Amino acid sequence: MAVTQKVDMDGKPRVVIMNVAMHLFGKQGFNGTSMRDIANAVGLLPGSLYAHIESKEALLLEIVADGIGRFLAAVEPYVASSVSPLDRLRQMIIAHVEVVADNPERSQVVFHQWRFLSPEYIPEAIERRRRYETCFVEVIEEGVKAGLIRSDLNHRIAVLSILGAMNWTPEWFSPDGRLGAAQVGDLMADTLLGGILS
Amino acid sequence: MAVTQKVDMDGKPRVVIMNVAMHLFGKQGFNGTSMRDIANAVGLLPGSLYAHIESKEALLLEIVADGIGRFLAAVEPYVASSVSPLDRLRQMIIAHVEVVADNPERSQVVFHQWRFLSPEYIPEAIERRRRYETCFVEVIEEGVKAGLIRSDLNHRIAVLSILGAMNWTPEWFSPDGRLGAAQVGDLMADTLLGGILS
DNA sequence: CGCGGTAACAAACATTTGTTTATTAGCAAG
DNA sequence: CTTGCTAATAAACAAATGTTTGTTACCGCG
Repeated sequence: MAVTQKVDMDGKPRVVIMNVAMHLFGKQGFNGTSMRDIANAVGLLPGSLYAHIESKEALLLEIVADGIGRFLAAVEPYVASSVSPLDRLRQMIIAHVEVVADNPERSQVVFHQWRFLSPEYIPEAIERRRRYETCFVEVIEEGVKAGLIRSDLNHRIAVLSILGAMNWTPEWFSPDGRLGAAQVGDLMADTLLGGILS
Repeated sequence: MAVTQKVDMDGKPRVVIMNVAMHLFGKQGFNGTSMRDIANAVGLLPGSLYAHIESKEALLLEIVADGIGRFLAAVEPYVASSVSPLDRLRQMIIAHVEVVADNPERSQVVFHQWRFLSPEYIPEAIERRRRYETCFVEVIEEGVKAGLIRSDLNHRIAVLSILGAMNWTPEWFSPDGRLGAAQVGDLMADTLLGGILS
């Protein structure tokens, strides 16, 4: 259904297939991408894929698991760092945007396609997402205790607003744009931490 | 594929079908929902749907077009209102959350499934989304001119952050939750306008 | 050269997909 | 009761889906 472009077949085939699938799942969705789409983009016939992968869903599982892992690995180091909670939060936002920018399609898969894992894998995916959110909750609560963050607002709403703003970035961030990932993250931190009031 | 529940068949059948499709498209995605899923949930055989609708894609088109329309209709009245830009922005955020809360699944379709419209309908969908974003850009720029909003931050980033936070709400908002839509919108406005710094 | 194993191909498989067709039930109007 | 219309059914259609199978090309190593 989707017109796809053939991709050069260097590197280990499994990795190439994974990258192509990541791209297509991110752009067309899991259910909108056929094994023939993937095979076509890799430059193979559909059946040939199965010499390297186990199933379509194994592809999705690996992409999602690895993807969440990247976000966790990028952000968790800052959670218990010794600098100010505010600086920590800023670093975490920047780190998040950098992971998104590194591969927006992968991020879309992580954010939206995990629902299409078979039920047995869903709980772990949800749990790891929750763990990710907890990182931000902890830092913010620490900031509140330290008197650096307003205590008069709903923390849950605040965290969800920040996460929402960040999770929307793959929708508009362009790796070829004028602003780099770190700059965008920094500007978002300016907005989200300081608000827009003058 | 998906296990769905039969729904009582009152009201005009076309409306029932639309509502069921909206629900399923929002929860399982357009490509993850079969006409048999819809028929099953409505309590009809697959072929019987076509006495009321033209095609699967016509369903999506109507849901998306109507959905975007609801957001525009809810927010646009505030854009040129005479109150302070800040109050206007707050009202717009509340209005947005109220539309989401009225039907989170529809919102998910509007935000994510419009990509699966056939190419001829994509430009208009994008244009109306752009128009929606422009509402917020205008109010914010006016706030900057009035000296009410910081001029030292990137407005594009600020708008995208606010829109991101709002567009993420269907992911977590629960109509049965403790907080109502208007309250959530108000709290989000607190966070997004004032920031989290104390 | 010949041998062995990896990975490609070509072709088919059983389902599932969106949709159409021909037929039948239900029901208001004459 | 009969006529006529709407909307349901049952059944099938072609195409697309994920995956499997048997066979062939390739390529390093003896």
